[in-house]
Amino acid sequence: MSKDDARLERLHGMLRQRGILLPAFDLYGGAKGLYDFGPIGGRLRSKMNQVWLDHWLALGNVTEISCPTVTPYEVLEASGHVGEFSDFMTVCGQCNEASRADTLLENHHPNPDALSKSELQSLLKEVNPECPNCSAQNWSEISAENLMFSTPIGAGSSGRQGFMRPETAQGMFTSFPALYRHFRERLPFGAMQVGKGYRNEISPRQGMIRLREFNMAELEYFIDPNQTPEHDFSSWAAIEFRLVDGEGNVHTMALDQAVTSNLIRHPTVGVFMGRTYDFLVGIGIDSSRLRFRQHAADEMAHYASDCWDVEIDGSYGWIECVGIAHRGCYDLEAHEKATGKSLRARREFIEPKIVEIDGWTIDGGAAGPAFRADAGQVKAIVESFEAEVQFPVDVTLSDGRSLTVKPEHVKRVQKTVKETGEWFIPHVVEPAFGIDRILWHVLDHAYEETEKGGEPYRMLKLSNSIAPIDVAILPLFEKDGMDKLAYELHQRCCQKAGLVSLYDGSGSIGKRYARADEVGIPMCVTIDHQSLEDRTVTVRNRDDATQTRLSIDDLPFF
RNA sequence: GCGAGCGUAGUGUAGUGGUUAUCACCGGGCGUUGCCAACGCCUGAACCCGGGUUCGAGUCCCGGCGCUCGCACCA
Repeated sequence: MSKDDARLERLHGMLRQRGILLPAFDLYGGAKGLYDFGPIGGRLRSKMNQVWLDHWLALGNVTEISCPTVTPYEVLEASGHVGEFSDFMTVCGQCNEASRADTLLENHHPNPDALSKSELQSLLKEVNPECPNCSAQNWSEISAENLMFSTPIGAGSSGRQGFMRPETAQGMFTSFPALYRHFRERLPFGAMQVGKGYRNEISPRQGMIRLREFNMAELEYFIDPNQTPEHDFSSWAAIEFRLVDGEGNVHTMALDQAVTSNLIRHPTVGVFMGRTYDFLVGIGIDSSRLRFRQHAADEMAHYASDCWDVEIDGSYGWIECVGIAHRGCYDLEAHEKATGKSLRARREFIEPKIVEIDGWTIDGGAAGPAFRADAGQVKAIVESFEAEVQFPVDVTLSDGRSLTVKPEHVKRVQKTVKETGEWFIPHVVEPAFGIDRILWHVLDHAYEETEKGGEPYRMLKLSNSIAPIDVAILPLFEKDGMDKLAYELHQRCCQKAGLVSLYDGSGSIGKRYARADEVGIPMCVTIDHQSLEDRTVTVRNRDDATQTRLSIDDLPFF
């Protein structure tokens, strides 16, 4: 076992023992890919979520929403997840052997993998291939299997097929009309949510790195592709970003330089990379163990046109923890196609466009009865004519038949149309955060092993912004009223919104400091005999163990 | 999913078919102690689950579950 593996085991052990991260359902033997955040970890996670939300709310044009995790089949079919994440299975009615429907139809379609569920279903019915196992020709209805957790919505045969969402993003897209209205129909704007995502991984590995149920935080930022955004990169001017391009070349440069040189292909992607850096470093990720890596063309997800991952180095090597993807108009367009509803924004022209129309159209009252079913085709042909055409005219239909269009079938169209703007599908830039993976690396980077009096000593140097407990209140001894005063102080702390205090009166004072250090409590307040006389206390700082004496009412959090 | 290794208190472990399962840290109580895992006494806590072999299984065999690693898969 390597030195790092041994450290990893000690860290895991401490996280379990201190109630930070624990295997879920351990009582029943555990469940792969599922973790509990314990009495310390639960607060840690929710604080991190809040810091994340606050960080993006600061942009001023971003709102928080929350969408269901249970998602109808059609939504994820439109988004491409059914095709990308699933295989379609059908079961032989005779021998009960399950087969992949696309594999059965390989000889009957050039690319059955690309077919939708209903197309595949009808092709299966039409071809009705033999079962490779027993040669029967009796297939069940096909069903989607695999990486998404499938669930019926509603009971029995009236149930509708659905999935647990594999990402939170689709909720932002399906909410687009409400978001557009909320933001007074003005781009750019963003919507975000933190929540659970589910992927029924074949083989979850590496602790918190690949989970079956995981916490994600995603922002969908809608922009006008024709507008060049003005972003201020000055706050990152002095920072050298480590950027690995799609070919694996490493560039070290300032962010604005990477954008100007088109290494980062869109300035909004660039500015989100900067903000992502700020967030991660702010919650305690070591900036020297962080890099951005651009996806190669063949690595890009089905929806993305450019993607930068943030990779963080830790006990498992470099792990992707954030993806910042330019999704183009992929998602909104896909949902438009699937539903027929408009998911567009309007762009006003600087100068209205004046369009002169001078041509022909059919006179429905005469042409309709005359051409019947062909009237539609005739209309299209007539409307393509120049103004100079003389009727009657012979026209040829698509099936080769010829018709004569007489003057009474048509009328002249002459008008001036003023177009003040146009509708377009917004583009989307998406920073997507894997909260569990980030949390893991925060713990990994905060975990420090030292020695104290010849004994190994461990602590979590967590950032104050996410420390699950803000202060520990410790009576030096639980007697002579020290316990009472300490408990009162603890209660007073807990009354204060957002402040979490821990009362600990068990064991020697040194042991209590050590336990506080292990869960990353930044500050301990100790009540001693003197406190009873003059209401002063000792404030002990986690990182350097320094002590200062303060009056209770001068404590920094009051 | 395939292959290999592993599974003993909260944590880390000892245990080569035969008493009441070892040790340390750990948790709790009492005492003591004037501020960094102190000390004393008391106390709590485990053989992953299910079958089998055997007079007897933590130990051997089989199956399941879980963990780790490799292959495959993977935003």
